[in-house]
Amino acid sequence: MVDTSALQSLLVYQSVFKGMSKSQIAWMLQASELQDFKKGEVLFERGQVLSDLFVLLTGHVKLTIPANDGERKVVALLNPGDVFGESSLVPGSTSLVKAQALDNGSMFRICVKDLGATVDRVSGLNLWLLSRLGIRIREHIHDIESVTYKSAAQRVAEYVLQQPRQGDETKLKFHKRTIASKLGLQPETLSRSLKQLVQDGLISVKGSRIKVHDEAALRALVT
Amino acid sequence: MVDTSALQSLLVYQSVFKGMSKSQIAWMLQASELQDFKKGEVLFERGQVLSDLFVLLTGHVKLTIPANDGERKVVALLNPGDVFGESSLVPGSTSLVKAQALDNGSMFRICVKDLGATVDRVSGLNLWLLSRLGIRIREHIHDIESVTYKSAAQRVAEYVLQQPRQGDETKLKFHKRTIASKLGLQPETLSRSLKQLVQDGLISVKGSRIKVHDEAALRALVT
DNA sequence: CGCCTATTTGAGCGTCGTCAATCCAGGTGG
DNA sequence: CCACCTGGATTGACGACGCTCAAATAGGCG
Repeated sequence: MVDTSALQSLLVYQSVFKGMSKSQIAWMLQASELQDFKKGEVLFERGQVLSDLFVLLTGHVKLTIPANDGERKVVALLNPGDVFGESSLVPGSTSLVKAQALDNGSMFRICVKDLGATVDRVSGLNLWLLSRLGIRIREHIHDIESVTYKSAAQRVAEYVLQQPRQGDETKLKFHKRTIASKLGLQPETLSRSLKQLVQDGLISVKGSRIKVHDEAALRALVT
Repeated sequence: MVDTSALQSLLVYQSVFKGMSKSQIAWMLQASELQDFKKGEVLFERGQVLSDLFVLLTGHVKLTIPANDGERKVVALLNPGDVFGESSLVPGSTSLVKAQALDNGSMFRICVKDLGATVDRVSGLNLWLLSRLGIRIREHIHDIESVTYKSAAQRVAEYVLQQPRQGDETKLKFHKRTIASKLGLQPETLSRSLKQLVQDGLISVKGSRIKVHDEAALRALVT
């Protein structure tokens, strides 16, 4: 009988470490610490000195800039394969964001003190890490463009479009207030923007289920 | 007689590659291509496939999201030591930004195809690059927070504060329209915000010269 | 000295944020 | 399995901040 759990793990690893061979992944497993987390768990706080770099394996994590009361701004919503805790790479810095799990999930922790050695041992990790950080930078640049120069409805349309879809239907994976914050909007404004798109016949909304009726028009709107 | 040009170069390198030894820097010089650029020169365009990673040595570079006519948004204003062209690290991607020189200056070009080998040869380059990319991410996160949750006057005050000062005086290194765009403002709004700060007695402005009169009040304003 | 561009100033408007009340859904416990 | 209940979502009214358009002024470079 096959060990299904190990098999599943391998599939997860291969999709996360796209482009790395099985032996490279094996090295990776030896070189870093696997850690599970529970929904709602705080992985680190803003202002904290980080000693590890994180690689999300399963589940979702949000990076926020916290306010005294609640959260000021959702900076990123992370998916498996994303790298975070980059402040650990910058000597003398503290994290600008708080990281909190949105689901039960798991991640790698790579101790930065050992990173040089780890990278030497795991061929390809090197370029993989650089690539993932490049991706993070690109995402933030995109967000800056979006927040600065697109209207609320445009940002919402764009968000809807980039969600994975089955047929013409999408399910919002996060609370609307979380999505709103990620888009740089108030929850009220997100609500009104969605309503606008519904009235224009581009989508329909039922709770967290969204049907895309006119993808072309949505795309046109975003441009 | 000492070769002053070589001496100057060494100083530049040491301040850019902080933490790396002279021998490491020597390897770095062998491993990458040095390129000069002229003021106004376009280093790469938005949408371009990049094959090299860049390290700014001297001068300044702006990263912008271009519009059909002129520029839509200044995403970053780079100083010596900054790394850019990170899209080269992400296979199959094209640059989100256009890079243009604001001064005469120089930079390293590191061919990404050779990056694995280069990093193997230049010990420390590895962690140095990761650190610099971490810094880029942190800067973008800061900008996102700033644009989303701070008023025009606050952003301007913050910008003034973080400029290098001699005594109580600063010189704006870039055109005000460039700074405005970096701050996510229209030039008119920057002008009015500066005027506001002047009227409140916090600073005084003469062209591109700014005198800081009440640093404590400026800092309080930003918070 | 003169042109060209950057910056400033003014007036008016629109989008989105704020505050407050109501509606709804999903999770919990009986 | 259903009713409750709490927190999320929606809707409405209103105001402010910053954008847009337009014109005047200042400043830099030939």
